[in-house]
This record gives sequence, structure tokens and C-alpha cells, in this order.
Amino acid sequence: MSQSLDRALVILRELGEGPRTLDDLAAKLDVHKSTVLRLLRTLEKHRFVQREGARHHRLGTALFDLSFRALEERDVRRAVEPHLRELNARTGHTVHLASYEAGEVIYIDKYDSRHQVRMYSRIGKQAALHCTAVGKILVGALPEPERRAIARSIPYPKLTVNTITDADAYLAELEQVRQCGYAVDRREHEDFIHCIGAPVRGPRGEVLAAMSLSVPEMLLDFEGLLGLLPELLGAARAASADCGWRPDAQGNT
Amino acid sequence: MSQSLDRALVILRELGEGPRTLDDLAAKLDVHKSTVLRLLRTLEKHRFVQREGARHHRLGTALFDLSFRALEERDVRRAVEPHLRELNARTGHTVHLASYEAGEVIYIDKYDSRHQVRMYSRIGKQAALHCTAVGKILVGALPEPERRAIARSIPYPKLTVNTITDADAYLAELEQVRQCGYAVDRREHEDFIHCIGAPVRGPRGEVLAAMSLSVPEMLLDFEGLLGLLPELLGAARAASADCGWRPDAQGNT
DNA sequence: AATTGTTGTTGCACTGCACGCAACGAAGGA
DNA sequence: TCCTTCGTTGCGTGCAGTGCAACAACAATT
Repeated sequence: MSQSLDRALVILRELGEGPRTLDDLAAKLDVHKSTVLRLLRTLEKHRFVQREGARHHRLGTALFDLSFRALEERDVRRAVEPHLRELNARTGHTVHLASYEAGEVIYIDKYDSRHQVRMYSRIGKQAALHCTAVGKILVGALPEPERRAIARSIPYPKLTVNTITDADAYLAELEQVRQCGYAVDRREHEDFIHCIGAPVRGPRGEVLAAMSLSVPEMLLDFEGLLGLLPELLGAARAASADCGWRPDAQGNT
Repeated sequence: MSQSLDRALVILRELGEGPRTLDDLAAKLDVHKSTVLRLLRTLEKHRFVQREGARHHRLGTALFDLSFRALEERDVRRAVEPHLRELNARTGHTVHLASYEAGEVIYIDKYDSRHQVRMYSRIGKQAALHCTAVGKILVGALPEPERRAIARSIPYPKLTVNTITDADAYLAELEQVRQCGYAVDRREHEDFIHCIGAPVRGPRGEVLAAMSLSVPEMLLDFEGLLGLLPELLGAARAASADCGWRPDAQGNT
């Protein structure tokens, strides 16, 4: 564990919240400002940070470069992108692609709704495991022991009246999701927003990612959204085919 | 300047090229592998790096999070996005939004062509200053001394037969761009690809960003692309209006 | 099954570098 | 003009980061 690197990464995280001055950062890290200055200079040299005006610093362009490179390397994303885009075009609603990595579910692609009212999200943002459709799909696809371990260890913040708040109910829900081949989030994450999700599978039937459709209730009620299920499942199936999935042996929906 | 941070950033850049092993990185940095290990562990703790299999490391999800946050903070991007998207929808071609920051021009948004043949680019990628439409727009918008300084200092790699290869020709071109209110790249960057660009302006008429349209010649010849100029200028003007531009005093096109 | 090679991991001792300090400089407001 | 508030610099010190060497885990080869 490297102290200075550690501090630098905290600086980056802090700058993610918005531009900061040298003193802001020094106070946050509880170190002398000259220390912050030196770290910032190194970050600047590599274009991870740039100055804004005389005294503010913000995140730099190297981050964009790196992260889009990394995103591009994910074959799933590239393969699914056209299907995601078409689903967005057909329905007009917000669509997401999410992936499970290292214990977390994050959005790796997204197309916004054409309507004024939209769900807020962002590529790179973590999705809650217990109250999102993509979270249920991806955790539900893990081997049983891991699934249990996760269900036991995660917190269950109650975000709406419908949010699942304990491990047993969560595990039961995951089982249901596995059976159905799709997941729903009926106002569990945000009031007034419904969501349905489906898995994108690879050659051996393994789940590579999850695709979802999110709609505010004022545009479409829950039954209406379920009416779009065939669209979603169709898109997910087409995307899976592009990822090498062969719908043979196992009788997955 | 912090040595360990410096090394860590080099590691990140290297991982941007693809997953690496510990020894790969140690060789690249010319340090002992235990040193690399410690840096990686710190990076991992902050989710900037994650393991892939037992022995490979790759970029982690914190990068996505940070970079999309940073992108979101740029108001220009948010304001222009719908216009960019519509231009893409109307023409079916690749559209870009680029911004000048700290001496470089980078793409900050993009919508891909609907056609099979596409121009390769990526958000976060640097655009060449001397042979792209967005480069000409953005450098051309800088105050005269800075413009000259840039023209004198940048390299002029000859990428096609049409590429501008000296400072004087470049400065003349920039002057022309300022007059016209738009820029062209007629096969200067890549053979077989034409491009036109226009500025997005802010409240005081200052150039905030550049919007461009790129089309492979096999789809549309240069005159055909010029036919789309009104579309581009219309989108740029609408975007400028959303950024607070008032087309009063100065008689800019 | 034993051997060899490769790669990740750990404990330790040394020293170089990252740290805090304090003084300076620049910019802006009263 | 003074005063405050920042960013910046040079310097001495101590500890954090380094290289080393031994170890562990695993795969490939014999």
C-alpha cells in the first residue's frame, strides 16, 4: 500500500464531485497543501487533472481516454450496442446495459429516453444489487454459494415502500428471476419508476450482462411496461446470439 | 513530483492498452515486481484496477465512474447532446463534439453512423489540430498570439496527400475558417473521409466547442457533404442558442 | 511423480523521497 | 496602501517506498 498514491486517488475521487482548490483538498486529506500541490502536479503531468482558472483543479482528459478505451475492450458492450440502441429507438424509453464485476454491478452502456422525464443514471455508476432489475439478473446468475454470500453481506437500504429489505426475501426473488428469465423492479428503487431486465448470454449459456428498460409510471403503468417484455426479451436474445449464445440444450426462456 | 504516483499513472496508461501481468508492468517500469504489486494493490483498493483471472490486471470501474461524472459536469456537452443526436438522426452520419482544453482538442461526445463503414474515433481521443475540422474550428477561435504560437509549435504529420504540412498554410486556413464560420477537412486526416465542422458559441459569442459531421467518400462525395452544411450549421446554431448565445452585435454566420 | 520454470506474495533492512514547515510571491478587496 | 488569501519554493528530517531474496502456488515438461 502506497501512501502518496492512496492520497492521490482520494484527490481524484474528490475532484469527481467537482472542481476544488488546493486548500479544499489539503483540508480533506488532512495534509499540508504543499503535499497536495506535488501530487496535483504529477497528476497534471499525466493529464489526469487540469487547472481551471488560477486556483481550481478538475479532472483531466486522460481519464476520458482511459475509460473509453477500457469500455471499448469489453466485447459484450460492443456486441450488444446495436441491439440496445434499437430497443431504445423502438420503445423510446431509457435502456441500460450492466455488468457484474468484482462484487459490484455497474452500468456500462446507456441510451436515454426520448421523453422529458427520465431516470437519472450514468455509465460507470454502481447499481444497487437488491432493488434494480439488472442487479437481480446478475446476482441471480451467480453460483448458489456466492449468491447466498452476497445476499447475506449487502445492506438493504429501504428506498421505496416496495424495496426488498432482507436476505431471505432477496434470495427468494433471485430464485424467481432465474425461473422466469427476466427480472422486474416495481418501484423498488425509485418511486414512480418501473423497470424490467433480461440477461445477455454467452456461448455456454453463462450470463455476460444484463439489459434493462426503465419507464416512469406517469408514462406507462406497470402492466403497460410488461407489455414491452417481448421487445426486451427479443433484444436480449438477439444480443445473446451475437455474443455466441446457442439456444440448445438448456431450456432457458 | 511524486515518484510512486508517477509510476502508478504509467501503470494505468499501460493498462489502457490492455490487460497486463505483474511482470509485464515491472519490465515496462523497470522496477522490481514487488513495487508494482504494492502500487496495484492500492489502485485495486480504490477500484481503479481489477484483477482478471489470477495473473492479469486491467482497468477498473472507478475510472468509468470518474470520467462520466467529469463529462457530465461539462455543461456544453449536456446542452449540445440533443442537437448532436438529432443531427445524427437526420443525416445518418457520424457526428462529433470536441472541446479545446489545455492545449489539446479532444472528442467529448459522439454518435456513430448508421452505415456499416464508419470513421474510427472514441470519446476522450485527441483530435489532430492541423487536419481535422474540429481542430481548425477550435484553434481558429483562439486569440491571435496563441493561435500563432500553436501553429509554430505543433508537428505536421502528413497523413494524406491533402494534409496541411506547414505553419503558414495552417494559419491561412484558420483565417479562412474564421471568415466562413465553418471548417472543412477534405481528406486531410484520412483517405476517403471528408468532414465539416462548425462552432458552438456561448453568451458572449465565444467558442465553447466544435461540432462535426464525418462521411466516407464512398457514401457521399465532397460536394454532397457540403450540401449537408445547412443541417450542420442549423444544429450548431440551435446548440449555441441553448448555450446562451444571442446572435446580435457581431455578424458571425 | 518428480523436476523445472514461471509468476504472485511476504518480511526485512536500507535509503531516498515525500513530507511538513516556514518564508515568499501574487492577486484581490477594503 | 495595507491586509488577507491563496499558490509556490527550498530545505532538513523521518518514515514510506524500494529492492532483495526466499517462499508459495501453479503449470508444463520430463
